[in-house]
Amino acid sequence: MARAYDAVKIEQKWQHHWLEHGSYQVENDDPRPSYYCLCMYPYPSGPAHQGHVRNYTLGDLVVRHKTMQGFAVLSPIGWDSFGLPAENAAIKTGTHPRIFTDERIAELKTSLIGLGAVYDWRREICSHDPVFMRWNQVIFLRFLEAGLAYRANAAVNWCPGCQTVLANEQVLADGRCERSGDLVEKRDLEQWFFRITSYADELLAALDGLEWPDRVKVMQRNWIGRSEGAEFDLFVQAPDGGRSEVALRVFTTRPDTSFGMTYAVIAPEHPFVDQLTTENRRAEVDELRSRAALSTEIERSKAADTGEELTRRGAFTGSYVINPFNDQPVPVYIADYVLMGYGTGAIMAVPAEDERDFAFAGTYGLPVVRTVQPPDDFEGGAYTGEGPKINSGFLDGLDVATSKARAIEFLEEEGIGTRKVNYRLRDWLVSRQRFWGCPIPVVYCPDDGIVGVPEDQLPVVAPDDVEFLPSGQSPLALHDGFTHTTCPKCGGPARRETDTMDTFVDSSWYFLRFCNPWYSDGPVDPEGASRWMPVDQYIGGVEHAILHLLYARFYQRAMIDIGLLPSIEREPFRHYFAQGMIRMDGSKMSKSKGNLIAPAAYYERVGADALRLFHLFVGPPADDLDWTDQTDEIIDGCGRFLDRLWRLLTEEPVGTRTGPLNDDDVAFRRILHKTIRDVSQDIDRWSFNTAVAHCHELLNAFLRYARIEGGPHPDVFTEGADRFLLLLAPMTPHVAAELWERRHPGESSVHEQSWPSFDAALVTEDSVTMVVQVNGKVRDRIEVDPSIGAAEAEALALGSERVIEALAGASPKRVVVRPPSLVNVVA
RNA sequence: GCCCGGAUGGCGGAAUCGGUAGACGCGGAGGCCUCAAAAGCCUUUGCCGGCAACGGCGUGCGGGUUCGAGUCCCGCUCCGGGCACCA
Repeated sequence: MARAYDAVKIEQKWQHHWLEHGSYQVENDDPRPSYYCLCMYPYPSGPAHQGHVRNYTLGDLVVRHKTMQGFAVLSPIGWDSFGLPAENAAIKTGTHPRIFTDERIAELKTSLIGLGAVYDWRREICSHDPVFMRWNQVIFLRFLEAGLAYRANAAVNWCPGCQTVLANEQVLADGRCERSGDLVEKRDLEQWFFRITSYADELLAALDGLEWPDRVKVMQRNWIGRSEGAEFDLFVQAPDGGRSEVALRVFTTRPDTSFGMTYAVIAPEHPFVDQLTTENRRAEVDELRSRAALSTEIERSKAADTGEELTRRGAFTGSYVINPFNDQPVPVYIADYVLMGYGTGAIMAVPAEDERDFAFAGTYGLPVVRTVQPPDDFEGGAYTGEGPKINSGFLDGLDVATSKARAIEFLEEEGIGTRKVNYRLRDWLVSRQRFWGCPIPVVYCPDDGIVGVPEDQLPVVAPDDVEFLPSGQSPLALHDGFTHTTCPKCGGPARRETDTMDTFVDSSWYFLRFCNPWYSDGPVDPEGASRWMPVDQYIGGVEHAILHLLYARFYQRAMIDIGLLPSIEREPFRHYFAQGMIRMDGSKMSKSKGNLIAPAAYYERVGADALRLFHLFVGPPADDLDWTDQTDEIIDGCGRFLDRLWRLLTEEPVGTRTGPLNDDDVAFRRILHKTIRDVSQDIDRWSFNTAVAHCHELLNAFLRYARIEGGPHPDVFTEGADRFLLLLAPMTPHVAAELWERRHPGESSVHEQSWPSFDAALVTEDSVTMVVQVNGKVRDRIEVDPSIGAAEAEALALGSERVIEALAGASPKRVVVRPPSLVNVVA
């Protein structure tokens, strides 16, 4: 597209200017009030795509706007530079992940600079920087000391072909390994965990006070999944029919339904399985147990996709437990629908009031005893609604809530149970069997067990002389020089941990490091954190709404509680804005989908300003955006807007009139000041598309004004031009800076000016359109004084010829008057 | 299945508190300029009827509340997202 000005040239000029002048560098002792604006640091996957453009355009607008409003704005950026794609590339091409990653960072950095986004580049950090790794490892060791990091068995994804553990995202939807195609199994392996569940309650409760999108808060609430109920013992029946010493602990949210328990279920992995299984049942139980280990995950995901009812499989163990509420024995099953990872891994089954239990009971011919009276018209199996208790002894006749409380009282009196809250949230599994991540800094000593690497020996860095083989094994585990080490405690031979940390660990505190990336006495400078935290505005894709944001919230609290942070606010992100995703042909724009639209071609064709303007203008930033055939035409339209602005300010005569302002001058000034008001409001409420629309209206009015008879008044033209450029400075920074410089040679740049204010006297209307309706239909519009009274408005409306005509002789029954905007005559 | 969003012209979208539906842009149509084209400029553009003035219809569907509903309430349909055996 032919432009009115050389966009490439002026954009490069200003990008160099901002870099060379360190324009958005900010010192920690800056006297201005602080504002921390942060876009989620990107995974460096190569040149930017439109998702990046959108994200960093929003952040840049905020940074420039807040700076003009007089804040010291912290605008840092870095790179989430550990991760699987670099390692896969290494296996494919033999290039070391660091080389691959550094190249990708350079490409992405070029894209962002080309967008005109400004940062304090001195603060740039990346996850794979040894300094960052060192502090990452220090935090891990402090977590270990504090009991927040621990090692435990976990059921993990195991690929028999690759002979390794896979991360969830490496398991395809059909339950196969993404690399080898083998069916993934569940295996119990020792893994590292962070004790995020200790903070479950606080992480849940504190959501209420956050200024985040509601849907994100809802997602986090559901993810944490608090449920209240009771935990109690079911004693195993002794051979004589009475209670034995052994008890099965179960969790339920419906203790009120206990009288309806007709069997109990334990998970296939439950430690009591062997002990409860009688000899005649062992073959069947063992078969179910091995089958569950192999295939439940696959079948679950398959059932989830097709919406099919899951087949719940189980086997009777041969044992019975005694229901403490009615002393009746019920059979104990093992079944794949009970999960070891939740509650106690064992349940009382009440088919009448639980759909899963009902389905299972149907399959295995187990009885159903209702304890809640369903309504007469109820058809179906399990009834989970309200109703009076029946068949429930001392609970009969009570409602559900009351009988829950009574049932728990009973359990507590008997000393066999207690009120209990459970969470869906699990502890955070942080081990990854990968090379390209931050090594977990521990060694295993035959004598001293798990020993942390002393802090003066950190960081533990992966060796370079490794081979990337498509074996699926982490190269670290195959590197003798790395794995063979000495115990820091006893000096004897020891084995080094070869697992690395989940990359979500890096992103859980990088924003704290930005506060002072030069700090050398710890991971986070207490003064820097106190100065800048919490992040005032966090911006990023909603795909990180659960994990990243939850982990960061946990990290901030954990670091405060163990003294790695001063007692700053416990929430790291005060406001979070979730930008919508960019879709193409119905699917998300991403490298893996191969549907990336790189911005570089647009920088050359229409310029970064036009592309930025497009992203701001095309719709609300929270909404998804479809990249279609029409998109390029809209981008060209944004270029045309800038061309017309350029011509206006460089080619139109500014006028030669002197003396007082005439009506045209005043009318234009009114529009100008209203635009300043509207754009300011729109930016504050993140309605950038309407802010741009108001700029369009201003330009249309300005062009008309510039061409009026007698020409514009030079003072008004100047006022209009300067204020217009101030409004555009955060949105289209290059062209605003260039035009400003041409108008103000030798003076400070547009971005160093204050955000413009408007003249309140000019934005008050001297007349408004009053709508006159008859029976709710618009029949007339009358220009009136804004301060018009109700009586006058009514008289004007009833006097309207159009109203008289519409009434056709009928007399008004009622007149609704809402001066000055509306009168509705009801006939 | 459960939980959250959303649905407005040919298209992206606007309408901030229940009060002029369609701002602004894209696309289309017509015109000016030009030998011609591109660019630019001007006019027009929700649908139906009418030469026009104007009238009727219109915010996914069906009801309701209200003087008045895109906006609030009830019941659906479709699309998108999250979770998914969590007892």
